[in-house]
Amino acid sequence: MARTMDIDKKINDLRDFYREYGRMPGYAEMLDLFEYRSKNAVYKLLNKLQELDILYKEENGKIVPGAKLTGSVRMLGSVKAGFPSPAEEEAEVTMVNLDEFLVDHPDSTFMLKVSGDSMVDAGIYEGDHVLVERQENARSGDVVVGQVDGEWTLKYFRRKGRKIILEPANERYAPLAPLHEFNLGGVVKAVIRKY
Amino acid sequence: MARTMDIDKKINDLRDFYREYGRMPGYAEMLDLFEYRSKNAVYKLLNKLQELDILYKEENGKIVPGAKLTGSVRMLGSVKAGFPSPAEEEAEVTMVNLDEFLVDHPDSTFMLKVSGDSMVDAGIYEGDHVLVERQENARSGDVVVGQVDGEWTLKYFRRKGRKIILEPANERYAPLAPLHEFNLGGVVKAVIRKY
DNA sequence: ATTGCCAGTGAACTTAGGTTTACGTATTTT
DNA sequence: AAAATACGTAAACCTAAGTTCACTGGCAAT
Repeated sequence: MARTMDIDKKINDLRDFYREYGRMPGYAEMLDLFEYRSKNAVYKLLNKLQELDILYKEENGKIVPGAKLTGSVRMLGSVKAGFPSPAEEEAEVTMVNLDEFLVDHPDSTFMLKVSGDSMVDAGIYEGDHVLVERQENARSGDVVVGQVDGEWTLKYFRRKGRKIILEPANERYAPLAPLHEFNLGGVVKAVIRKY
Repeated sequence: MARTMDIDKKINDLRDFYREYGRMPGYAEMLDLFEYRSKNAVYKLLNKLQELDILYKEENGKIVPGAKLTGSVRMLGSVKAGFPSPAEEEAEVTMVNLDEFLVDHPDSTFMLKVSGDSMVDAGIYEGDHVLVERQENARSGDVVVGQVDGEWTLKYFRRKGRKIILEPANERYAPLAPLHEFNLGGVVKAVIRKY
């Protein structure tokens, strides 16, 4: 807790830089950023940061940010555990990148805004956003975006024997059974609500 | 739709590269990636991509990814609008970076996992994650993480006159009025549920 | 006091990154 | 058919990135 010189501050500076520019600073920029006068100081610092898993160097020497730099949010424990005291604030905290956290298959997932209240009892409200992954099939119980006889809706997907039923999570609506056609848009992988 | 040669494919390749490595490919890598044999071909391509707002060059020539590359999720309209037909699939789609979408102040926001069911009627379930921004004050009606007489909870924050009341969103629990002390941890800015 | 390590300076060097100029072809455009 | 445009190759060039080696002052540890 004394030998750290300011390595935590440096890590924060790097994170801020990366967040602002979408890239790591170059040697010249790090000279400024860390107030060094020798590139070699930067070089040694980078090696240290690599050992700390903050960043990595590829074979060609290119610098790649590690998860602790690309994440923008600190992951704490449960609500019951609350916030760490200021003393332990800067301890080993895991940084989370929300894209990685929420999206497994970026090329096939989409974000849609929820319209209507047919899924309120599943905790999905009008105005929420859902991350939907396009896929061919759904499993009973999945929340899906589907096109029932021409109209797109958000519902539970259920199989009853050979039939498909789209079931709302709201007593005021009745389950839907497609008459003519059903197109599965995708399966809801995450729900997001902003306040 | 003919002059585009494969520029959409190239953009996708760039997005994939950026997602995988956290940085843009260099000229040498783009030679491979796009199967060019001349750096100048890359140079001209980059200029074109800059005009399309896919990426930007800084004064020093450094290449910075634009929002369409750093986002990992395509933003569509509402659920009712459904998915675009395959024909218009690759049209002008907005890419969203979830970190930017959800987090305004990265240095002061944290992710906590919800324990307990005291907020179910607000659509916040056990196991959900909340993004909490540390701040000094809350407004009546905010969902907050607070420490009431030593114990951390997730509740609605209400002011009744000079008193503070923490109110659950679940009929089975009663509102809490702090006896000795109350510490505001932060205000919930977003709720995330993964399936 | 001496040893050793740590953090930094400074300079030399190799390899990529980024740019410019010149030229070669297809494909449109007129 | 002629001209213009789009897209690519090729080579030369300068700057920055990344590495290495040699050296210095401070601090900790015996």
